Amino acid sequence: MPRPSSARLDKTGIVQIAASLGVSPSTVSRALRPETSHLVRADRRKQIMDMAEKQHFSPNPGARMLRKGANATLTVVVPFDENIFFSEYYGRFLAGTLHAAAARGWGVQISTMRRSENTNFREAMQHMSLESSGIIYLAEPLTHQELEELKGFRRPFVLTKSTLPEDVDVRALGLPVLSVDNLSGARSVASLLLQLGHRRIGLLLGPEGSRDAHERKQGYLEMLQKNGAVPRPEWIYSGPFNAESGRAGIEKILKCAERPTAICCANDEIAFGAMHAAHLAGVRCPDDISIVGFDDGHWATACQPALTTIRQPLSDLAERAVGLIVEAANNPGQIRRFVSDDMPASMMIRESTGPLRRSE
Amino acid sequence: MPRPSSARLDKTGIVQIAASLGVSPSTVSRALRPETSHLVRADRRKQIMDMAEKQHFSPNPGARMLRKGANATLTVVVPFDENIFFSEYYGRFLAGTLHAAAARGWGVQISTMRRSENTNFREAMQHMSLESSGIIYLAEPLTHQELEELKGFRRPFVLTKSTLPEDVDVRALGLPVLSVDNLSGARSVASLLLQLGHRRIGLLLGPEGSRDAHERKQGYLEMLQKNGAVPRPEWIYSGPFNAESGRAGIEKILKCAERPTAICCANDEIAFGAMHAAHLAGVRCPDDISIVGFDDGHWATACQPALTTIRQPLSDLAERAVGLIVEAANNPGQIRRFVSDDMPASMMIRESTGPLRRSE
DNA sequence: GCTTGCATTGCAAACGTTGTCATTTGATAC
DNA sequence: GTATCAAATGACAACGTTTGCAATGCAAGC
Repeated sequence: MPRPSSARLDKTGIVQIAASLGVSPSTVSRALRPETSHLVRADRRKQIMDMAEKQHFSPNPGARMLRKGANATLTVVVPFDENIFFSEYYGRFLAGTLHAAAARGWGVQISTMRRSENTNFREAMQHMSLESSGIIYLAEPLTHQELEELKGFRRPFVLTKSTLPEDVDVRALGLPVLSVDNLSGARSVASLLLQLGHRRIGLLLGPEGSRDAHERKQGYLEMLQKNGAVPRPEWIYSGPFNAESGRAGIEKILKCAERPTAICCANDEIAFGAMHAAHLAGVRCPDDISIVGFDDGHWATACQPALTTIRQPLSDLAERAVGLIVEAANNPGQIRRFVSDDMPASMMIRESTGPLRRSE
Repeated sequence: MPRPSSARLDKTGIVQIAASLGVSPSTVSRALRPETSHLVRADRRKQIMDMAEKQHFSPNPGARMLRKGANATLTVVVPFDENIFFSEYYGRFLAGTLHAAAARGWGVQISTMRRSENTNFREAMQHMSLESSGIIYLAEPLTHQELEELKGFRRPFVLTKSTLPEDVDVRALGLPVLSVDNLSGARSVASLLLQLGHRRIGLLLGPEGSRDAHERKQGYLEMLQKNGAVPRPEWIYSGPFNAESGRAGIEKILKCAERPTAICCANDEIAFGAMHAAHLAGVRCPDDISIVGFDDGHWATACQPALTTIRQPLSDLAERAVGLIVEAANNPGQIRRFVSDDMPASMMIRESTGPLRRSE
């Protein structure tokens, strides 16, 4: 039996409720919204709410949004990765975003973006911004061409410096970029090792192509060079940001005739791997070797020994990103081509670093 | 709220663009949407797109939503917690949700929900569902009263069993509930220990009030009792789901005159804490004591020794949750009061369990 | 009885976009 | 030149809610 064309009785709107009670839609609308419900006589209000309940009414989000103007939602674009939430960076940044957005009454939408496919970047961004008022881009590194495309993008958005190619000058870029000061973070922790007396310092660096890895490397090298502690080439290892890379790196370094007495790692996971492999090899930390990480990951205090590392102000970063989006959304037209200062990272000195032993 | 009627000439809509080019809004709409842009002559399309670019046009999401019907977005409600993403449960579930939603062309919105305040639960849910087509509730445990309220809730939603009070019968509840089979997971891992010859088995249980903790406890006890291996009271410890709790628990247990030879933990973090404290106390795992966890957390394979544990099918769970929401959104009216079967968990046998030593 | 003021309700106009027509345009074939 | 047909465009009506304004009813004050 084809359904009678008149049907769709199940479509409950404010109008149906009004009709079934013999009142006007206006009254129903007023009764149902807390801000205006005082305008409706108490008994009628109850009547309406009961009927809404009975008819399983729920307001049409689109209509309300249209009527009220903007939607208080921003989109965070993250890489498509099974383990995305477990990374200190994304996990803490996202939590910060949720927090900051909630404080402003905003919602957060999380979208993944795969860059491998040959999808049009511009269109993908357009599509994402369609249902929200702004974008925080945290996904995979952008190409120069995509950055150019982004200059013409007219919805509020924010990048993090981590998504930029190494050779891009942030100040000259003219896009809203937020960042953590990798350079001085790396310098300060290298400086700590120097102060502890270490001169033979190895480096377990991150992957090629990562701007974060590059800047941390710069920071380490710069500080070491300035103090005449240039690491030997065989003390330097590059690999992905994971524990396995740390293991491989330290194993290679421990084979050297002359070993370093301290190691700077490009992030905590590398440091964990290194610490673990060193332990297995009978090399004690910090007695035989000092190790520093970067990120202050979730397990930095839980591991043995607790890791000396750099804490990135990710919740501040998130707070700022959300603030920029909300501001831009509230002042359309005058989009600020904002270039942020680096936000300072702080050193967390724990147990994995110690003074150089006298015998060395 | 009276909007600033004076200014806002810059309010670019499809209509303004049409006007400035002397074409009709329909044409602009068609030109701007990829699906229909082929209907517009190429040169005109370019003209329109350029103008849209120049005027910083971006489509009004509300209007589109209203016109098109539903919006393909679902909301995941999680507890308000700084470290939310680092928990294996939420991290993997959310990643699974993102994956499953993306596969269907849906977006995912993540909302936090604090239960401590005396906010009206119903209203909070209502508010959340306002901007999306369905809700997956993963936040803090619900009260009986809230469950009752939920029965009248007419937007698509799904709960997980973890959010229910211990004494609620899922089958009788009549709400869409998804769950992992804690019971048989716990049974299987207890059974493994028994097969390895262990009879003196301790329990490091989770917090009171957590349904997951309760069910795992049930599973452990049931299997042990059935095999005449009832644990002594002093071998049982309850605490929060974290490593500290595991440390405290094992320390208490190690003080007993007669020590157990194996320990079942309510989750991985507790197991980590226990393993760590045992190590510090000179008790070797698995030689002196076997330890099993629950969750197959991110570090279960990274720790030393690798942890024998139960892997929850969280991505399957997420996939199913998203599937139910999407289905419900596509078939409004016929909301299924769906009660899921438990989804089976699988045992991951690693290095933290070993056979009972002969001397024992 | 008439005004005044207040509480309550209805009317109708938006909000910006999209899809369904109907209409125009342009090209091709006769 | 006209008929034919497809492509391109325009006119217009929704979509469901909110809100300014007007209308009504009611009670109190004169």
